[in-house]
Amino acid sequence: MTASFEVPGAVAALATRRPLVRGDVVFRANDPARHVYFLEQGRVVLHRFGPAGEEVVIHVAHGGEFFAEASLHSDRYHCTALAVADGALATIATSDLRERLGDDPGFAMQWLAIVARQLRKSRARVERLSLRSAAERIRHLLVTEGHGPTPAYRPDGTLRELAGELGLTHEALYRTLASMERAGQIERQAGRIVLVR
Amino acid sequence: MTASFEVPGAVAALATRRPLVRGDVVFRANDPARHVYFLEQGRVVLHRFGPAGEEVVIHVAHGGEFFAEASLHSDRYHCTALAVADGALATIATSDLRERLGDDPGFAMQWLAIVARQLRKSRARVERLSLRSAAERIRHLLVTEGHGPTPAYRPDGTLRELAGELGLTHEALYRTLASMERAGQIERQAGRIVLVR
DNA sequence: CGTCGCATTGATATCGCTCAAATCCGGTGG
DNA sequence: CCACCGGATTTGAGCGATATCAATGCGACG
Repeated sequence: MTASFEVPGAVAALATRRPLVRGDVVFRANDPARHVYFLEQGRVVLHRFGPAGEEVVIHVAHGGEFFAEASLHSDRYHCTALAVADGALATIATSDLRERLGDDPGFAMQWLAIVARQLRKSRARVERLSLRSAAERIRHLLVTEGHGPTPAYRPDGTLRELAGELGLTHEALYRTLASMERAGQIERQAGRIVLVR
Repeated sequence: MTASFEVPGAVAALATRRPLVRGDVVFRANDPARHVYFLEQGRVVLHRFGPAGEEVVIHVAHGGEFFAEASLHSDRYHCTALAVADGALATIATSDLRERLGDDPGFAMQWLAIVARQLRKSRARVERLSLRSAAERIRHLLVTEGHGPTPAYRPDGTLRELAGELGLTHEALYRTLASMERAGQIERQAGRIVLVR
């Protein structure tokens, strides 16, 4: 059983929950943008198609993430959202959200904080993926996402999934972790990865 | 002369402009977070340091971008901002911004739209950098950032800068563009890159 | 007309991808 | 309790794409 996440409290009252089955299409490009979504569990791919019909992935949403937040500010979806794993989805009508944002400045600040945090995280990930070597990416992850004075990081899921997030194959990740441990740069204890020195 | 960008109208009234010289420190990690910034021109690196003192880049702000938007929601900066090129900076006091956000729902929606657009862009960039081959990254860029039915893209600055944005060396970008053109996948006309077929 | 940075192409090295195989582990059913 | 299974983890070998180092042409600008 993989982890499930709850809709953040501020938004929960506006959300309708429903299960999600692999293969479900949440919305299609060009549909009227009437909902914002919070993925409680599962995986949703947002993609678009190029002129020759090739799929271009815009974003892969994981459990605990909002997606299609931009529905608030445009009237049509610019991509298609497809569930690629079973899960659960919370749906928030843009009309409700817009109304609440206009009425309740405190709520608006909370919503803004959510979006801003995701932006910060995404930007950090961009820089991480811009690094050329696997070891540098791992070090970057530990420094930016780790907790404590000597940064410790516990992967959300499997190491395979972590490899995907780092833009590496799982083999490359395993090998690099092993060699960093041999070199005394990191330590691993019960699934946690700790940056040393 | 590189391009200069204007502070978006909604925010302009709150902003104070000043020149920026390479080497200027805009803020340091742990300083009280009292300002949000809009970079009109130049380049600013946001970074943090690991336990062994290695620099870890969180984000590189380019002209036309806001940075440190998260100052609104935390009381201290979590990284240091350093100008790495001359330019111009617009400074917005978080207190003013917070007040305006609370008073004026229309303004709040505009600010939210700005942040949401940056998030969408950043996420697309993450997926682009997750692609393994140079050609796939270029194709992704053209499809997601290009305009028109057969996506056409005009780089903001030089091809060297574009290479950096794509996580490639400039040599790799030149070579891949040349080979895609030879293969009839793209065309280049006066600095524009057009995806064909 | 010299200098500087961008654009371009060549040669080589290297790191991570790909294919392959062995082991470990938790869960499941007999 | 044990045999079995699927997925995660781990290590090996070889190859290929991109980084790296290098050189040249070109245009802008002083």
